[in-house]
Amino acid sequence: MKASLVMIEPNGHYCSDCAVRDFAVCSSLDPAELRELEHLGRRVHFAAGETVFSEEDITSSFYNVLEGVMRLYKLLPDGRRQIVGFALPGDFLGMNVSGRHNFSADAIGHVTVCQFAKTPFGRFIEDRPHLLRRINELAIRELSQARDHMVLLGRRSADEKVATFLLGWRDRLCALKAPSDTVPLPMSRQDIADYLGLTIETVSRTFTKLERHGAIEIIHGGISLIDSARVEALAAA
Amino acid sequence: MKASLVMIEPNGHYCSDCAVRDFAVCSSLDPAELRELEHLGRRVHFAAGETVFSEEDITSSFYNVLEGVMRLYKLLPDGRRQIVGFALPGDFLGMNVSGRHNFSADAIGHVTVCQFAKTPFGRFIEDRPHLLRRINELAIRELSQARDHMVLLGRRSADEKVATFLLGWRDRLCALKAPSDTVPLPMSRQDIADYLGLTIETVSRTFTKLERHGAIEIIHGGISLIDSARVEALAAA
DNA sequence: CACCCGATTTGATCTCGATCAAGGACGCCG
DNA sequence: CGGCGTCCTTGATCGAGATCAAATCGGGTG
Repeated sequence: MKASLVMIEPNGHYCSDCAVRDFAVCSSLDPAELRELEHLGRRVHFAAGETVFSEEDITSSFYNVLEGVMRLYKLLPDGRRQIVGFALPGDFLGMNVSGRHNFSADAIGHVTVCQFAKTPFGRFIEDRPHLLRRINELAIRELSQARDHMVLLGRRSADEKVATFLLGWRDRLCALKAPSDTVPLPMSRQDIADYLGLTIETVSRTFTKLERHGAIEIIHGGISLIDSARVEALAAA
Repeated sequence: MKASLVMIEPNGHYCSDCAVRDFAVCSSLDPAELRELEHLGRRVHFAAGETVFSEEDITSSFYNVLEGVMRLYKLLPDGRRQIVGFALPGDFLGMNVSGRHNFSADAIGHVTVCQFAKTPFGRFIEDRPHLLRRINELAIRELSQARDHMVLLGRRSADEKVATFLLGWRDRLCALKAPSDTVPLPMSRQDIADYLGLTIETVSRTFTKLERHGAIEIIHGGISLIDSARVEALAAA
């Protein structure tokens, strides 16, 4: 929550040994460009719960998530919250058209980002259409995910929402590291509820129900998919 | 519904007198480029209810909406439908990353589009970064709208949903033609329900309630905003 | 004009998920 | 090791919106 906790590493990290290079925007760059980009970005750390940027803030940077998980959300004036997505390593944040962020972003647990000041990065893109194409590709992919999520929010039951979330989350994690039926859930039940358009009680009850039916096991900091076929059937419904 | 009703005009329309030129992707092009683009696009007409493309279809074209309104939607296997947006003149459709459309698009009433075959249009973009930048801008704007809609679907009451929809729709129409408190609603109640994550009955009841409270008047083919402040208050809540 | 058919409105009832209200469980710190 | 705060679970009840059902509207057609 406190910006004072933010740490900036003063020097020396190399894009060439960046863990997310192949997923991120940077995958479109050649070695010479990567070396140039190195001078524009700096690694910044955020502690659990800190806010990286807030909705309506003037955009001053782009962010490449390197480590950790972030929640991206919007608030209504009365405090109701909708989480519009979770950001994982490789995700690129800060694109917008109005000059202001259109959602807020908090660290869930410890987070490292590669931060690029807006203007120099904008200039860097300027004459590199392949990077622009890559950014466009990421935007279009997110748009597609956003539409899938609209279907979930508007037309699916609580059971379907939870099952779909668990499988989708597992699949995103699989893309980053070794596939496993043990699914860590770093976010709180409240976060899951706000992502799925439910209350915390409904999420909790649905987890318990899935466990009673032998579909999952609730473990510390996550769940274990015992009968993924059953969960998939629920999600498909 | 029947593709046989599709009409293709064999020749001669000029980008330079296109009504949507200033809103659409084309706004980024200079006169010479517009003349080149003219050869790539053809105007195609669709009658009310016809499908322009379906989810999972292989993308063969991009579309620039010239006239009319389209509903963009996704279906669940059991037939539940979520409308993910309405397309109006100036909107650009067909962007995707998988080579397949990720939603379906129907004409609501008569629709005219400017259709570009994927490959030649892709080649045209290739060495025109300003056009790519424009397309990216449109994608990012849509992404922002998609997130707003997630908040509506996940966290707003039926009254708020309907009020927000009416104001948002009015504002989109205002951007295209003369502002007015008479808001045409070319889509059916079912379409509105599927856009807002409600049932047709709830939409109908909410309209009636707004009318009884003197906020709107239900007229043929649309509504009239009698007390827009009251509607705004509902939407803000 | 009388009839028909789909779209919309209205009414009655039901249900899923929200809300209200306790209890646990677990980690942290003195 | 005990107290405390936070997060999660569980139980009881409520209510917004869904569902089921029927009436009404309005445009098109013979």
